[in-house]
Amino acid sequence: MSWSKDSGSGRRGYHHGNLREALIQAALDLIAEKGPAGFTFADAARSAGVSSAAPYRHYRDREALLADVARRGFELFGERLARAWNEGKPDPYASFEGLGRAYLAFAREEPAYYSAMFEAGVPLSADPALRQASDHAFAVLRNATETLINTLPKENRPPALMMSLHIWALSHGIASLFGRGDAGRRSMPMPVEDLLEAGLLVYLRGLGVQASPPGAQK
Amino acid sequence: MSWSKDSGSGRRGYHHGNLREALIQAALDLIAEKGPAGFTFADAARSAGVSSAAPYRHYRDREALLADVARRGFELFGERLARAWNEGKPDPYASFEGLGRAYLAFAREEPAYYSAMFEAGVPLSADPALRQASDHAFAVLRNATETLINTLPKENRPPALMMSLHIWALSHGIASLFGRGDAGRRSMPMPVEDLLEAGLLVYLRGLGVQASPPGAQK
DNA sequence: TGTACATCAGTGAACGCGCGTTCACTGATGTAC
DNA sequence: TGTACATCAGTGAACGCGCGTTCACTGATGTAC
Repeated sequence: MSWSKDSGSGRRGYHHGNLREALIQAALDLIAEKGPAGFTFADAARSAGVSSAAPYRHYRDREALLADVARRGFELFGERLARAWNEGKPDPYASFEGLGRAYLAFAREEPAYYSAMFEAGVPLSADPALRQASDHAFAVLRNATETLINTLPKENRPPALMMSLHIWALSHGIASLFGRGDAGRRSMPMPVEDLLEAGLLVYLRGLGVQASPPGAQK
Repeated sequence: MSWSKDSGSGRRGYHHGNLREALIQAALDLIAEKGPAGFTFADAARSAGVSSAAPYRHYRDREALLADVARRGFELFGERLARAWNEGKPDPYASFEGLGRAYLAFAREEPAYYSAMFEAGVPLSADPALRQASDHAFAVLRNATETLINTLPKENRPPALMMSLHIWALSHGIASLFGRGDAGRRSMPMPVEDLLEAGLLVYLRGLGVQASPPGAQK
C-alpha cells in the first residue's frame, strides 16, 4: 500500500497513475513472500491490480523489472551506508563499525531488495544505471576503508581495495549465511551484529588499527 | 554422460537402470546452464531421456530433487575440505590455508552444487540427511579452527565457534561475490585465492596466530 | 532348470492451468491555437 | 475559455505453449518352489 496520490485502495480510474512504482512494490512483496524466483510478470500485474498486458508499457520483461528493483535497492543501500558512515565523524573507528551494522541492518530489514541485488542472478551489465548504483554503494565502503587506513603509519598501510573487498565479503557472508530477515537458514549463538563487530575487531587489530580511546582522537 | 553401466548413449531398454543418478546429473547440468531457478521437473526428465512421468518414481517433486542435489553437494564439499585440511598435517597453519583454497576451489569448480547448496533456497529442514551433510561439512572447518586455536596461549583463545563462523563467512562472501566459475558478477584485481589468503592472514594476525616458520613446528 | 508370479520402473496419453505475448481498442490527459 | 487533436497508458480477448500431475498400462527383473 504505498503508491501515493491514491485515496483508499485500488486505482483512480482507467489510468493507474503510478504503475511503475506499483510494479516495483509488487515485485518486492512477492520476492519477500516467495523468493526472487517465485514470481512471474503476470503475478506482478495481478498484485498491482492491472491487466496482464499493462506492465509491457513500462518494462520489456520480467528481467527488466527485476533489474530496476535491484537498481533501486543499490541506491537505497548506498544511502544507508553513507548515512551510517557519516564521513567518519565524529570518530572513524566507531563510524566504521556503524557502517558494518548498517550493512547487516539493510540485509535484515530489506531482504527483498537484498535478494534482488545479490541473489536473483541479475547481471550488473543489464543496465548501466544498475552498475552505477552498485559501484556507488561500494565506493562508500571503499572511502571508509581509505579513511581508516590513513590513520595508520605510512609504512604499514594495506591496499585500500583489498581491504574493502575483505570487509565487503565478510559482511556479505554473514548477511547471506546467517542474517536474513526472511527464512533464516541457520540458527546462531549470537546476534549477527556482534558476530560482524567481533570479526572487524580482529581483522583491524591484524592490520594494526586501534580503536581510538574516547576523546583521544587525533 | 555419467550414469555407468551404459554402453554408448541413451538407455538399455525399457528400464533406465539408474534414473536417480541421471536426474541429479541433469539437474546439475541445467543449474550450471541456467541457474538454480532455471530448470523444471520436466526439463530434468527430458534431459535424462525419460518421459515426464518417470521422475515421480524417485522424487516427490522438483523441490525434493533439488534437496537431494544439495545433500550430495554438501557431502562432496565436506570430503574436499577434510582432504585439504588433512587433520592439520604436516603444519596446521599451512593446512588451514589449504582448507580456504579448497573452499574456493569447490565454489569455482562445482558452481552448480554450490548454487543448490547456498542459493537455491532449499531449507535445511527439507531433509534430515541434508542437514546432517551440511553440519558435517561445517564440522570440518570448526575442528580445523579449534586445532589452530590450541596453538595459542590459553589466556588468548577466542571462542572456536565464533572464529569458525568468521572464516566461513569470509570464504562464502568471497566465493559468492567474486569467485564463481559461471557468470562472475564482478571483475577482480587479484585471484580470489590470494584475496582469501590475505584476509585470513590479517585475521589470524589479529588473533595472535603466527605462521610457523618452516621446520619450527612444535 | 523351468515356470508362475509379484514387484518394480518405466510409458504415453490426457487434463487443466497459468504464463508470456500480441492486438485492436479506448479512456484520460496534455497542449496548440 | 473552448475545442480539436495527438499521445499516453490502460483494457480484455485471444493464442500457443509447456508444465505439473494422474492414470491405466506394460516391459523387465527377481525369486519361490
